[in-house]
Amino acid sequence: MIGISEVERDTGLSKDTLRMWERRYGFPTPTRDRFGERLYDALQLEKLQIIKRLLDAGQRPGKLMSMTTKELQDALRAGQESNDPQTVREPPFADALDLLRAHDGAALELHLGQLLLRQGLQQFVLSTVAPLTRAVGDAWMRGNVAIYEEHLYTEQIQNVLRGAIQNLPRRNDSPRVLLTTLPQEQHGLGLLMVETLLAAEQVPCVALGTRMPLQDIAAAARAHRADIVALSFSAGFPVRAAASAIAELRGQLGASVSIWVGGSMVLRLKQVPDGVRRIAALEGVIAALQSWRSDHGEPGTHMTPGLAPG
Amino acid sequence: MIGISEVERDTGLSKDTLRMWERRYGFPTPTRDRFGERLYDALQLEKLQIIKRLLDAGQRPGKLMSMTTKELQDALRAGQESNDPQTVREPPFADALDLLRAHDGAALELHLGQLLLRQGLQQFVLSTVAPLTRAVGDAWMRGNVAIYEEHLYTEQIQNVLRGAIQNLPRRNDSPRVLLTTLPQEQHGLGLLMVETLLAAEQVPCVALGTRMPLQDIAAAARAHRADIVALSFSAGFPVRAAASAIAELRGQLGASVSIWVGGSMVLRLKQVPDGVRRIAALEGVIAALQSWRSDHGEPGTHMTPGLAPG
DNA sequence: CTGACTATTTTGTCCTGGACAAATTGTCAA
DNA sequence: TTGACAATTTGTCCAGGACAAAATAGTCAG
Repeated sequence: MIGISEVERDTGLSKDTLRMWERRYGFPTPTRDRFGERLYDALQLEKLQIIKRLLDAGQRPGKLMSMTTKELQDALRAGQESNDPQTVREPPFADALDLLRAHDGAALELHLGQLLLRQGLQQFVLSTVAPLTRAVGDAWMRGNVAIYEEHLYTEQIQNVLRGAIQNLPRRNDSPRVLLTTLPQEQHGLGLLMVETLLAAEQVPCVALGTRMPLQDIAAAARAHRADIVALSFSAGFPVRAAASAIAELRGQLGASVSIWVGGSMVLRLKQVPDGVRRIAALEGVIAALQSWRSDHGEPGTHMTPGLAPG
Repeated sequence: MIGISEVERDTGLSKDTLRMWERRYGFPTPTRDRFGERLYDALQLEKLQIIKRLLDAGQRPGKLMSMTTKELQDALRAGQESNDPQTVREPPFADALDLLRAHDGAALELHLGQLLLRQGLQQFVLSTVAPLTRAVGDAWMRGNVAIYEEHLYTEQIQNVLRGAIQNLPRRNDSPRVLLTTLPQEQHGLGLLMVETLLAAEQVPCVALGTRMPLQDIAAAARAHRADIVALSFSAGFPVRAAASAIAELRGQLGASVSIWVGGSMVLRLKQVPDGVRRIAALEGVIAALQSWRSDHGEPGTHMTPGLAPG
């Protein structure tokens, strides 16, 4: 049995929202401990996680709240099929997923390394890491991959990408790109993928990791004289908070600084202020870079495919 | 003027806590908008941020709440003087700190890389990374280093260490060490340092990153047939929660699995169950490994100093 | 004096139930 | 179809009470 705090942590739904749903829709229906505090069982937690996932996909609470867990799962599956490219069920994706489920970290690392060498850095990020990360996330949602397997995957990808970045030369010195996320966002793999893509273009990134307060993002942008501030938002990020933070940041930064926002959440962002560029997919990073360069009178640097390390 | 949500985001203090402080201590004193909702000004936000830092350093709200901003700043400065070892004020530490404050990421990376080559991997971790990390943390506490500078440091260290780990051979296959932290702990640099030290001994680690639920740690240990489960706890970790989690985990794992607990918190841990080893300092990792090996009839592998990558 | 146990204070989280802002959807006329 | 306006849905905020959990002070035996 699980307290409301843990449910908040594990679902991303605020305590206020959980209590409101209970009051308004009659779901969830936690029991109470001897002090009158809510206790959720594992089944309800799971159902809430599915609901959260569907909410992030754009569904509305009113519809979802009356559905059974089974119906919700079907809805989720239906939604995933469409954006789940066939490719991830074929080798080499299937191989990577199998290695992950077999807990063979060494083999997975080798496999990823081979793919990287074969595809080149940018292709590796675009056609392997990105879809594989999505596939792992989906598999986790469906219960096909355990949390610790997902974390292991994240660690291994980090090792591979950071190793690759380190072995790349840094020749250009513009644009200066600052990479980070807001305090509510703790997923950093997206940032790392962007950093990798940019590093392959010899763009010098200042990676600040995740969870950076707004004031500090602005301060860092000034300190590093950044040309571009790139923010990443995963699917579950509250849109409203994102929009207000972006607007606030836009106001604090000089007009010469561009803001890029990326990640699954941006699909739900209706509109963004001037001087903010929405990047809906990873491929868009390269396009955004090209357009920045042409806007700033830089010779259209030839877009070389990423070099493998070594 | 700032709403309560933004204050929560920028300070890490929950809305409940902010309202409670106002009710109980008469601080903060937000004005209200036309709907009766709280509006905080920039000065109060700043004061709250200082208070949060002092809280994290172990101070208590009752004392802090009546102090002026100036007094709080002095308290912040005074707090750390004592445990700041002389060494970190000398080169090459001072150099690294200066580079960090000068926002010269490329030079910092170069500097760290040179130290690594000069010292060898294990020495680099023990006599450079560990004290430097502490120094950066202390400097942040005192306000000498900004959050974004600290994060930049963390990222760079990760790049260096992960790059080094990747370039090491993995020959042995025992002991199998599983590395992670509990869900409340999000600092992963300690884990990475341990992983580096062990990798230099050719010990195959399964790094699961941070924030792993207890059940999943146990499941992962079974799935990977781990010999050792190593947990890291930073200074602020609540001792009680740690003790009960450790005891619980000890019960769930078979007696053949050792548990190692490390990080600044363990100094405050009175006692640990049988089969749990406290590791007070990073050096202790190597000692613990040696004693595990002799306990398990392995030939006392010669402790080679870590190899630099390449 | 030390360590362990207990009482007391401090502090944060949880509760209820009301209000209303913000977002979304529906309606209707141009 | 588009745009303005109304109705509905949905989440956040508020007040103020209660009490669990953590930290500290106090007590006592060795």
